[in-house]
Amino acid sequence: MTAEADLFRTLADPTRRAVFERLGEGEMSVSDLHSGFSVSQPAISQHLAALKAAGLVSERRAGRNAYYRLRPEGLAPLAGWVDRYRTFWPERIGKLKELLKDMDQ
Amino acid sequence: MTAEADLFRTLADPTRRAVFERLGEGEMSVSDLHSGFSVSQPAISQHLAALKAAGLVSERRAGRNAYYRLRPEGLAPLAGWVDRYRTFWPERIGKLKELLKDMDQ
DNA sequence: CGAACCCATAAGCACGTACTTATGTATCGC
DNA sequence: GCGATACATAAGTACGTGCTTATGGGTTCG
Repeated sequence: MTAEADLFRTLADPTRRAVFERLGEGEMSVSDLHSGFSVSQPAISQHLAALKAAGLVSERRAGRNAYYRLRPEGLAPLAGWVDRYRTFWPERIGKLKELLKDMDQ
Repeated sequence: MTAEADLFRTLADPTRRAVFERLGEGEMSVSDLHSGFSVSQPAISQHLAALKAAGLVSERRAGRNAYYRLRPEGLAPLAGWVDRYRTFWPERIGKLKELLKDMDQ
């Protein structure tokens, strides 16, 4: 119920959403993640903490490094929310169907 | 590109998202919408203006009334963003497939 | 014509929050 | 062991924004 709320609030910030998107490339340490962003390292850590609290990211410690990994299943409540409105909206369904067909092969 | 950003920012506020969801019941005037919310009428108007600017809602004027209607296609960029991560995420695909099958009949 | 209603805009305020710098805690290399 | 590196937390600040009350423009009805 409040899961969508947390997800919307967490992903609303552009920088934090960019961090999430960047993790789509694969597991990454904080410093790896930090390079390429114009904000400070603590800012990155704070965004990662928020993403983790929202279930969008998982953490793995190894020595002095902390590796973060995408957790796409965390998007499920958000996806469910969007799907409720997708039924209004036939044209886009077709494209999704194509996507699913491709994935079946 | 910035379309998702606007959608995330617009839908991040719980009250505004509740207004959007309530419009799922069908076209409604501002005062109809206002009843049932604990915020003032100007607050509702401000949320509607934001939703309209994001393309999530359309307006129809009739005399002294303003009727607002859901525009689910406005969610397309957000849905597209979510879909990019849905591919990571096989179990949920199955349910979607069922939904599509039901809709084919 | 005037009063009541519908809705939007203006102005001001209060609060959340994303950032910064500063500091703390481990861990690695020499 | 010591300095350097990796990351997290603390504290403080600045800014966006969602709310309020006040007001204005426009429409309907008596």
